[in-house]
Amino acid sequence: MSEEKSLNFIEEIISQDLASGKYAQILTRFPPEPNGYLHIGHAKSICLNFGLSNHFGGGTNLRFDDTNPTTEETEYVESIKADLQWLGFNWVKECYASDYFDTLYGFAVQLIEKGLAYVDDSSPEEIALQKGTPTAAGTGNEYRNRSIAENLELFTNMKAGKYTDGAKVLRAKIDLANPNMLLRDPILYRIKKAHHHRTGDTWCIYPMYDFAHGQSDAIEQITHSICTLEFIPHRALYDWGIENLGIYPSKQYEFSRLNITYTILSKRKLLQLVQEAHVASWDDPRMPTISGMRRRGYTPESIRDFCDRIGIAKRENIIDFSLLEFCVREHLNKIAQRRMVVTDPIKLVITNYEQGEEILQSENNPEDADGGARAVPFSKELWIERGDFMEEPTKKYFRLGPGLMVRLKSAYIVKCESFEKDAAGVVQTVFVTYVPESKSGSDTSGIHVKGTLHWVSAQHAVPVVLNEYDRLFKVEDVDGAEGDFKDYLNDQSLTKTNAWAEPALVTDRLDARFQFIRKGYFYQDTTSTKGALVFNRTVTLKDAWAKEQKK
RNA sequence: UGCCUGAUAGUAUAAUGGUAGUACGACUGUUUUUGGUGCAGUUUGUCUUGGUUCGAAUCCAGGUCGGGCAACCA
Repeated sequence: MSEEKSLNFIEEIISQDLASGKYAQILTRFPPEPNGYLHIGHAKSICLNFGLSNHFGGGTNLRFDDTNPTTEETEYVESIKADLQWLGFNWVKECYASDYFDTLYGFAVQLIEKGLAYVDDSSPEEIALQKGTPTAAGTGNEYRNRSIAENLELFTNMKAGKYTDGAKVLRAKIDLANPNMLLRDPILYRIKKAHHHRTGDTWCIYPMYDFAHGQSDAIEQITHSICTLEFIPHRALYDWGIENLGIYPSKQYEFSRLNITYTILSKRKLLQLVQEAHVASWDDPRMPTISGMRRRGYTPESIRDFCDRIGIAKRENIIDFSLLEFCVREHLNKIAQRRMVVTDPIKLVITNYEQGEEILQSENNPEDADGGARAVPFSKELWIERGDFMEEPTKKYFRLGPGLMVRLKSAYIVKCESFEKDAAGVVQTVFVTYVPESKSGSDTSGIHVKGTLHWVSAQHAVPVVLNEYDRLFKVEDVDGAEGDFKDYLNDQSLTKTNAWAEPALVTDRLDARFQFIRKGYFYQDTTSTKGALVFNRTVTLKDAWAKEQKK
């Protein structure tokens, strides 16, 4: 524990609990429902729960909250486990709420026997009506007065499959007039004759969240059960269950969920993007899912760093997307291999370069002294970026233009002598002369230039495809915007570009992190092959020139 | 017109009755063979009205504004 770093309110509670001897060690849990892929919002919760037990000593269970068979699938279970491992966290136990179905059923019987639960034959509509409104008390019905014996028999029959879906529910008998709507005789069990991904057709009644979550926490003896703010009203029910069942007193604490500008973090909406093909898949690199971010090139370190920086509190928040970008740049800058790639090429001819070609050395990473260097072929004809030449340079333009000098990265200083246009008036070729004594590493020319350009040797260049991603949505606060969130999708969120790359990329490791100099950080896509290289742009570099131009 | 929550720079997050600090952003300057990186600096804040106190972001009372709650979802 670092002394300077202040504790968030949950860490504060835990240190007190530990100091007072209330617990010898803590046990937290991460409880996803396996009905979708994990996203960066889950990462916040994961880093919190696992971070807490790492920090204070204890453990974290992975528990699948699989009480609704109609939405849950094994595919999701597997993806969740893979994402968790990739993020770098190890759980103490892999648990499933469905493992506790027998126990939970027993709990329900106990409540019936205590006169605290009853079977209700009403329809969903009737129950909703009888619940009243926030300002008007609910009304009971005749089923509420059923005898314990009758409830026991009916509940047994529910389990035995004697009724159709929706015909009956088991309800807690609490208080129809409670100002907290959740305490107005909440439903504990419903009938669903659906196939469960783990228990198959063993059950046809399934517990509701409120009769599974706290109970599962208690069974596992979770000390601190941490969830998001919308569950605050559920806490009363959570405690009611523990008290009336006399089980382990886990405690629920709530923090505010993550929101990020220009993105959505709702499983329901993300599922919609996939189903309606606004994105290619759950792991589309534009998705804020862990798998999407992984494919795009985010590192686990950068995601953990992000979660660390955003903090834990109880107020609603919306984090700037730029903070996420900062975190990934910060990490990638330290580890990424530098390579040169030209996307929108024009030909550069060095008129006085007579030797034809040579092999130059270029550092792999200026941030890493041990990073080594690679061989880069240089020749008389190169590709450079169209944007690095200007026919009539504006002031403060440090690149190439008639009479201007620049350095070619890891090579020589060149001076623009002339240029050539095609019939349409588009510049095709720039002619330069080079300064032989200006070679990188042994420059004796004494010439200082302001600009350095990246380039690739035309005859050695390798074709690659770049997936350049932009934000998925056009507005900052997507959830807060009027109307359908899909109306705000950015139709420019993916640009596929053909580019010329230096040959080293062909022999580089598939999983290497790259910085294409002056362009951004890139990571090989899952569809990439040796013969057809495809790179995803993780994030651009900070571009002070682009900012200058906007002024 | 009920109940539950919350309110500190643009965005987050600290200060636990005693100097309002940190990060990201923005802006300056500087370094640099990436207009990248690094370094230095500047900028902007306690929702409001009262009260308690020598002293309030913090405690109390009222108000304002935001979020949540009436799924056989979690």
